[in-house]
Amino acid sequence: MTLARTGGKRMDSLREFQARFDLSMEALCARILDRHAATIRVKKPAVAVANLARIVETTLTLANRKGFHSMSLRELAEQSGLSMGALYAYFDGKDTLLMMILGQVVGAVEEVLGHPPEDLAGDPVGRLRWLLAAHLYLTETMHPWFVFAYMEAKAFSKEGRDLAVANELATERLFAGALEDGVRGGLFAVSDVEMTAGLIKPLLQDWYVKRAKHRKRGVTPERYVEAVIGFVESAIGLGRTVEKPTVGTGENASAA
Amino acid sequence: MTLARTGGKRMDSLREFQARFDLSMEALCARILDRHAATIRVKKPAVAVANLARIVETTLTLANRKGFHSMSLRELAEQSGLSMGALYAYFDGKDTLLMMILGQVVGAVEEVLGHPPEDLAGDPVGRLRWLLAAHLYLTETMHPWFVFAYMEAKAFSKEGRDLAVANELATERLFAGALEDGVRGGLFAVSDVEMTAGLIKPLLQDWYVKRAKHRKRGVTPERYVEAVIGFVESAIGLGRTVEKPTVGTGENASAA
DNA sequence: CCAAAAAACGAGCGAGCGCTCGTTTTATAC
DNA sequence: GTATAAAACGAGCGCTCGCTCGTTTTTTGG
Repeated sequence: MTLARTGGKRMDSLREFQARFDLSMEALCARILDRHAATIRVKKPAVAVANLARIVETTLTLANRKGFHSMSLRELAEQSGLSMGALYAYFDGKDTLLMMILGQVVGAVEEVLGHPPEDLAGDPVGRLRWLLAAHLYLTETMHPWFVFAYMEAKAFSKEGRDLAVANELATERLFAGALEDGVRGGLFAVSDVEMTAGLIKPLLQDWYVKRAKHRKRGVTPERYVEAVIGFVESAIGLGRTVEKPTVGTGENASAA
Repeated sequence: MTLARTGGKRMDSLREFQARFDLSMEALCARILDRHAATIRVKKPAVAVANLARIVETTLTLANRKGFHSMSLRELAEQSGLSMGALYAYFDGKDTLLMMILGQVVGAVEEVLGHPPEDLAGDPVGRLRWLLAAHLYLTETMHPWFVFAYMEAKAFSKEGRDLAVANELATERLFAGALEDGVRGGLFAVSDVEMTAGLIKPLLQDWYVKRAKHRKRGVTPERYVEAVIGFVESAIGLGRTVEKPTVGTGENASAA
């Protein structure tokens, strides 16, 4: 039961996804360092990345527990093991810290979802599945980052909010693109592509926004991916008899 | 095209919903006054309700713009036209103000969704449609209240969070109940009722969480209800040929 | 081993917070 | 018209916030 492919290799599980994309805290903080080299006053990259990791890790924990605004920098200093002054060698204000994290979330989305494997270019069913699975595994891997970006959105500056909205719409466009291709090829029965794409998004977001609930029910990422794929494909007319017969791709969904 | 019934009267539009349920600011604040009569020091109900309305209205506006914690009581006093001291005649602390609003949201959900029209008791399709429509019209009518409850959830006290979680699960149980009945009657093809109910919830929540996006696209509440009903019914095997033929109810969905 | 550079430290600052309470204003009753 | 109760007022309290900066500690290179 192949869910989606990425560059010739299958992506059937969270483990395979994580093997393909390095989304470790160190890798992500290294990119934050690149992006904000101008404001970070610490010279040695190894030191900077290590401390950024502690700062970001602690920030995500505290902010996701009580909200970014309610988290004080004194608390961040204490929990992260750094001093107030040391923190200000890594950012020039609380808002910058927030934008560092948001920027990396947006960057990861673009990097992962922006380039689906080329061999799925002519395969709308496979591409849709790949997008659903990749989105879910991405948010699972960077769970606290996405919860942070989602919940603190209203606290963003104008540029931050615009960035978040643009990113969300871009993701929806990817879904809509796969749907359009499928409709054109007679694979999907969708009357309003934009609306349908807009309904898919919250299904995926629910995984990380309400992850505690799903976990309590014993639902794994893999099972949730399958449920969403089954639900969506049923809704758009796949997985059962459709007016126009399926062509080419084979590999239909099984269950919801 | 009847979407849902409530006590013999149809509920095809937001207008009809609002005619059946009094969810005006005054009615809601009157119930808040009842609930918190012990802590509110203002004696005359007319005065108390009028000022509560100003307080709640302003709180929802400010909190939904910048977050409840970032909103100061001085700002609330200024914007609502009351003084700092006057505010404390209506609540004994900022947290109590938050719980007043949350409590009324939970109360409204129970009141509206808790008692579906009796003539839908034996009609899973109609009851599911009624639940979807009622949920959406409820959140549309009390939009800022629901955004507040959703976004400030993590700022709640333990009892507040437990209340919110219990409320969410109760709502999902209503969906699951209709789904179970439909599966038992051979109307729906659903392999995991609990999971499916869990996927319906975020579709409805997206309406109020991202309402600005939907509004910008020109989507009305009525159109969104229809889209969700169509999407869900397709996903659970209604609206097209199913293994077991539909019995009794008639009235199938039309489009997504 | 030691000076210079890099990094970390943490008390202290002004501002703004939630909240209080002595006072003033407004509504009510005879 | 005035005495009393009800409601509103808003300066001020103690506290914590984001942020700064003079100082101390650690790392580096010859």
